[in-house]
Order: sequence, then structure tokens, then C-alpha cells
Amino acid sequence: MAGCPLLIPYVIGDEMTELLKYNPAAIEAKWQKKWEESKLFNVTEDDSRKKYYVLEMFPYPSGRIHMGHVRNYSIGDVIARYKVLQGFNVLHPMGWDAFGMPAENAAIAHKTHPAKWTRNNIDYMRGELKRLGFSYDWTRELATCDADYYKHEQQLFTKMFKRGLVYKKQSFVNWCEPCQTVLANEQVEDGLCWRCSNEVAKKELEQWFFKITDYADELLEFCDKLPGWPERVLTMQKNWIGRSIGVEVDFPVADSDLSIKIFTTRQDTIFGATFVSLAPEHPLTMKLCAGKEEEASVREFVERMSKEDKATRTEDANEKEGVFTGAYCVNPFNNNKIPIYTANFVLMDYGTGAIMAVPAHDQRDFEFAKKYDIPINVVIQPPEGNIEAAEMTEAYLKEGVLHNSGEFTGIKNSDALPKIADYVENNGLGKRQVNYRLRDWGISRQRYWGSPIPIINCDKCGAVPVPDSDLPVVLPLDANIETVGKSPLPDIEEFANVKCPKCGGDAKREADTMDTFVESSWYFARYCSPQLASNMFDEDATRYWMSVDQYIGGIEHAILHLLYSRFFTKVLRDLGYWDVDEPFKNLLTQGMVIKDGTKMSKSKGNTVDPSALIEKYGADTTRLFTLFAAPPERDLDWNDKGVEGSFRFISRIHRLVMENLELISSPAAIQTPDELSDEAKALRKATHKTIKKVSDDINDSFHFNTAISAVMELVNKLYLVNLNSDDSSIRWALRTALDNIIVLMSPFIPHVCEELHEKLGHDTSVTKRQWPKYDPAFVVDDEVTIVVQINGKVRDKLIIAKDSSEDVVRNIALASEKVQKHIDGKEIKKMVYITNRLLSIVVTK
RNA sequence: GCGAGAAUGGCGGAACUGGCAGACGCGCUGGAUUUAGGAUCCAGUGGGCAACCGUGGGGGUUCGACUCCCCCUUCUCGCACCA
Repeated sequence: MAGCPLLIPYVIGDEMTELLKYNPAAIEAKWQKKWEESKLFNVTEDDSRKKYYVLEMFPYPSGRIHMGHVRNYSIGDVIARYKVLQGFNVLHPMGWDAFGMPAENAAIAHKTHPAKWTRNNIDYMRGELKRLGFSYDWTRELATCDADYYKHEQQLFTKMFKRGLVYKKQSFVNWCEPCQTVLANEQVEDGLCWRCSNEVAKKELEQWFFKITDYADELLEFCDKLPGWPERVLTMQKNWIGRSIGVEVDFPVADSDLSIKIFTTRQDTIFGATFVSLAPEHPLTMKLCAGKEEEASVREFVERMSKEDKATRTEDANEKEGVFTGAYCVNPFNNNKIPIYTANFVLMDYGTGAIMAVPAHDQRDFEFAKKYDIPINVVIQPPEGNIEAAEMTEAYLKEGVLHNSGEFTGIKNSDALPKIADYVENNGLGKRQVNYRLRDWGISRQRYWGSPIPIINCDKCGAVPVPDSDLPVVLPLDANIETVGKSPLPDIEEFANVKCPKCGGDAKREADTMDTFVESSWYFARYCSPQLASNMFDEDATRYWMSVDQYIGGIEHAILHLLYSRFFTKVLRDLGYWDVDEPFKNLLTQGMVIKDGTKMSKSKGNTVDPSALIEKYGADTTRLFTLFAAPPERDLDWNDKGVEGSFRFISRIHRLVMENLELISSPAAIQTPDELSDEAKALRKATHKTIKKVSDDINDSFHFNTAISAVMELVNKLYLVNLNSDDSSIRWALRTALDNIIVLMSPFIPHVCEELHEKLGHDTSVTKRQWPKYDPAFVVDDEVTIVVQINGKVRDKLIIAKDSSEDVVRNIALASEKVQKHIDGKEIKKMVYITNRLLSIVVTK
């Protein structure tokens, strides 16, 4: 297909060139308007068609769209438009995760109201998304700060409350006295408040919790039923849930009727327990030392620990530390009297807050025992050799045979686990127990800009849920939020002072708001029927649309948002809302956008402003580059020159169509010719191969970068076509190629494809086309290149008819001069032939 | 420390179940066009004069290894005293 360049316009002046030039601003404005006017992307349920629900994680309206959003939403839009072309009824909605702290901070800083700040941001960012031409059904747009939205989750809250899935509990939180508020862990910097730099204290506060631990088992189990999720997300979730199976055993306290309940997964080492450790916060810690000489030192230790924030205390590098309580307990297995310590590394909120310590077989206990000179008893011996306690430099953690373990001595430690658990249960010493690392979800926030928790606190009746008829509890918008850090809600009389729904007496409304992760745990369901006032969602609508077929978002939500959404889905199921088990069938976690080796961030000053890019190159180029530079799951290295390359590629397609418009619009070009020249056949083959490659790349892995590069290759070929020959079939082949390119690329660069589609004479939107099908007959090559290797090195390449027999290939190969040169005078020891691929010849050296 | 992922030209990245390493793009070089520049088009572009050598390093399996196995190094991410 080589030839002279096809584009030799002999009388094209500057004016003409100007008209033919790719002008994204005009094209994009034109088509965005058309799409909107024709309501092209608005969808409704249609049982006669197969549905496809594509969802990208909705943004927090922080002010402006950033490149991470552009990437996320471009990926989603390709999938959505691709599925439309395949004939699916595609739901592709967008909305706003609109509650949250930045709004309050901004309000204080700019003397505005969080609501106003949020609304302004939403308006601005909606404009940016529209400018990018995404195929959203904007009639389904929602904002979580609307009472119409959050009233449904308030109702769900009360239902969960009645089901026992919501409860109130004292818990330790980071508290800043000057700011009068709870701080999230990430707002504590080196033990100081991020806002006022005062020391953060631990405070026990009443907080509302969702009982996600009730679902720990199911959430874990279903990790193995989500084949469409990335393995690493599932692993992270499994680790986060952290199921461990062990036993709880009571250790009686000596000279007392108290006992200490410990949890262990290593009951096989119980004969080696030489002390017991309590968390400093354990209720027995102070009780056991009361009146003893150790009381003062224990008190000092416990107080010091209470000031240390959890991050520091649980740091791996942090040295093991503890004090003796003065009390002893009895190991129920061997009746040894062993000391009770309190230790910094024992956590109150895991297991029972107390452990049996086996220094010989637990590294932490080993370090502690060495430090405080506590005996070390070896109870597991390795298969070969003997361990001497005195010579140990670290705990022995591997398998072995029990030693000094009463009736269990001599059996393998792995076999002893169930046997000892049985013994514990049969002798009333305790029971088998499963523990989780997962904690219940604390949702109380002492903040203003959130959904009010629908509870009324009555002195007589306790916490009473707000009756359905009184929902929603509307967040009062006339609040004064100028006081730094302090929620104004408790001070708003009309809000805070209410009558108890149960007894009618004076009561106080709960002034805490919900964690914003609550809103994002069910928004995907609300999109199915976003305007429905009477309920969270319409059952028929969710029956049709749910689950989300493809969810796309950043890996940073691998645990929190995705776990909470899974939890909510199951709760909704158990409350009879629907029968969905899992919200997201397939999950794609896209990589970060990187520049100069690090994540783009304002503080590093390496951000790229999408608006500026769109201004300069247009939306299609901006989208194309984010899809071309890397496969979606990988980090994307930003490169300004690369963006120009994407622009150039679009311009090349545009020019190809525009400068040959007359030629490829002629009846001869449209009508399939009876006979094709060799060149036309080659072009047809290249076209069909491209269709196959693009389809496969999207279907198999969403590897858009390679799909785009395949189209680039085809475009490069088209530039080499000689159109000045008498061959008319080549014009047909060119038109067909371009027509297919336009459809194939329309999910990526929809505006320019619509424009060129129209120029080619089609009078409907390119989205109404069908995804091209390739003809397998046109994709196969009748000649193949066979590589000839001699002793593993490529020595020749033969072009031979497809499916040639080994004999034929051998004869041709052996006759080749290049091959002869390397086998001359040597003995052929072996030949391996792989049909249509290669012939490998092994000769003596 | 544990878990997951990664390492390929000057750069971003390709390579299906082991079978032509470096597709495509960026950059660079040369040429055409142009008064010039830009834009555009064409050609070239891993290293080496060559034999050859090249996918982080070292072993192995194989006719054949970026791909499979063992050991090691570095980087990224997640978890991190969870008993």
C-alpha cells in the first residue's frame, strides 16, 4: 500500500485550509447542545431490552474538577457509550457527595454558608462535567445534602434502630478541649489538634454505631463470590474484617473470686503461659492493684497510656512496656500461679482486652518477658533438635510437638488446637470464639454539615427514634456557624428542644450528624428512582437496574466506602427493601494521575487544570489522552507533550475525512464494489482486524490504550493510500475504514465522531449506530511469516501459505541461503515445527 | 515484619495460553513543503563498526523464556503489637 502521499490539494488556499481545520470548541459546543436537546442519554426501565448500569464514584463538590475526576469519568463514559452501541439500555447517572467538613471550614474562612458554598461548587462542577461531554442522564442528578435525599436514610436509620442494628455506646474519641469537638484520627497531627495545636485528649463519649460486625461473616464470605473485583481490593477487605478463630479461657485470680477472661488463637501453647497481660483500660486493672504497694505505679502507667494516642501506642517500633499489678492468677491447665501485668501493647477493643502471655512462642510476649525478667517455658519443640529457653533470642513460632503440656505432651501442635479447645469447653473453662478486627461503624459526628441523626433523647424514655411522620429531620439552614469547630445545632432552640414522641415530655434532639459515608452507601440505589418521595427507591426500578454492572473509582476507597456500601446493601435486603446481595458486580479501580513522579496535589504545585486543557485542546483531546497514556488500573504519568500527540491524532482523522470528503461521499464510494483491488482488499482486512482488536481490548480488560493504538495504526495506513489511481474500489475501502473508525472511536472522542459521522452523510447520532462487527473471513491471513530459528536464534523469516505442512516448510527453510550458512557442515539433531509460527532447528556446535 | 503489585529504549507504554522483544504515542534525527518559522507529510530511531549483546541481578527448566520455577535487589501501595 505504499505510494505517494494522498493529500495533494492543488488549489487549497489558506482560507480553505482554515475551514477544514479541526476546531474542537465549535464542534463540542454544537454536539453537547444537540445531545441535551434530544435528551439522548435519558433512560427509563424497558423490560424488552437488556440493561447495563455503569457508575463512577460521585465527587465531593470541592470546587473544581481535577484530573483524577476526568480520568475516572472518561473511563466510565467509554464503557457507557460502548454498551449503548452494543444495544444495551444503559443507566449512567451522576450526582454529588455534598455533605462534609470542607464545606464548614470554607464557610468559616470565607464567611459564607456551607449550603451556599456547596451549591455554588456543584453548579460550577456540573458545568465542567457537561463541558467534557459525558453521557449522563442528568435528570437523575442528586445531591446528598438535599432533605429529599437524606430523609430516606433517616428513615432507614430508624428501621435499623428498631432492628437492633443501631446502638449507642460509650467510646474513646480524640477530643480537643479548646475546639470543643471530636477529631477524626486523621485530624490529629503528632498528638496535637490540626486547627489550634493544642494537645488532643482521649475522651469517652456516647456515640452511635451501626452494627456492621453482625455482617462480618457474610461480608467475608462474599469476598469469594465477587469474581469481577480486583483481587487486591478483596484481600484488603478480608484483612480489614480480620476473622480469627480461637478460644476464650477464664483464668481465676488467686485469692479472689474474680477471674480474667482471655482470648487466644494459640490455645496449643497454653501450658507455656507464664503471665497474663491486661489492657491499661481493662476494668480489672485498677481493681487488682487496689490497696497494694503497686497501685501508684499502675495508676501512673494507666494515666500515661490514656494520654497517648492510639497511633503512637500501637506503633510497631514502640517498645513493649508494662507494670506488675501485684496480683496473680492461676493457669487452669497446670495450676501454675502466674503474675498479672498491664501492658501497652494489649488493646482493650480487641478480644477481651486481656491475653495469656506465652513468651516462648509469641514474639511480643518474648520481648516483654525478657525486659521484665519473667520465666520463659518452652512447650513446643521443633521436629528435630531441642530449644532451651535460656538460649532463645526470639520466640519459636513454627510447627512442632507439644512439650511439658500434661496429657497433650507429644502430639503435634496443630492437632492440639482442636483438642485443647474441646478440653476448654468440656471442663467449663471457657468456649470457642471467633473474633474480628472489624469494629462497629461509629457514625456520630459533632459537626453541622451532615444529615441529622433522627433520634430524640428523653430523660424518661431514653433514645427514641423520630417517627416516620416527623421525617425528615431537616438540617436548619439559618445556623450561625462562625464559631470555630463547634456545631451550632445544640444551640438552635427550635431544633434542639422537642417533645418526646413517646411520653410527650420535654426532650432534646440528638445534635450529632451522621458520617458522610452513610450517604454514599446507598446513592447507587437512589439513582434508579431519584425523584421518588415516598420511599428510598422504587422496587421495580431497582429490580430492573440493580446491581451496578460496572463500578469505577479510586483505590483509596478500597475499604471504607466499598465495605459500607456492601453492608448497606445487605441491611436493605434483610429489611425487605430488595433481594440484592451485593451492590457492585464488577469493580474497576483506576490508578492515580502522577506528575513529576508524585501524585498531583495543590501543595506540591504539580496539578494540571482540566479547564485549561479543554480550553486549549478541547474535551475530546483531554479525554483521549487520559485513556491513551496508560491502562486504567495503572497510575497515569502526565505528559503535556503527550496531550499534543492525542490532539494530533484526532486532527489526522478529521483531516482524512474533511480533505477527502467529496471522494468518499460519492455514490461509488458508498456502494460496495463487485470487485476489490488487492490494495482495497488489504485495507478491508486492516479495517476488520482493527474492529476485532478494539472490541477485544474493551471486552477483555478495558485496555483502552491498546485499543486506541490499534486505530492509530489503521489511520497511519490510510495516510499511505494512493487515491489518485484509477482504482475506485480503494475509495470504497477508505470510506468503509473511516466510517468504522468513527464508530469505534465514538466512545472515546464522541464530539468529533458525531461531527464526522454527520459529514459522511448520516442523519442520526453516531450513538444510534451499532458497534461494528468484524467478518472472521477478512481477518485471517492467507500467508504467514514463519520464523526460522537455529539453536534458538532467529536466522530467517519465510512468507508461506497459511497452514503449510511441516515438510513444505522444512524444505523451503533448508534451501534458504541464510539458513544454509548456519547449518553448513553441522549435523541437524532436532527440528521443532509450530504451525504458522516457527521452525526451530537444533544443530551440533 | 506481613500481604499485594511492579521493574522492558531517552520517556509513557506494547507483546493472547512460552514462539519475530520494543506495537502505538512522546522525544530525537534526516528529508519534502515553506522567504523563514510554525503546522503538515514522508523516512529513520534499543546498544554495538561487526560477530553479537540486550526485558532489575543470579541460577534453573526448555529446541525456544519479558512470560514458567528457585534465590536476591529496588520501588509503589495496603495492613501493621489484632493475641
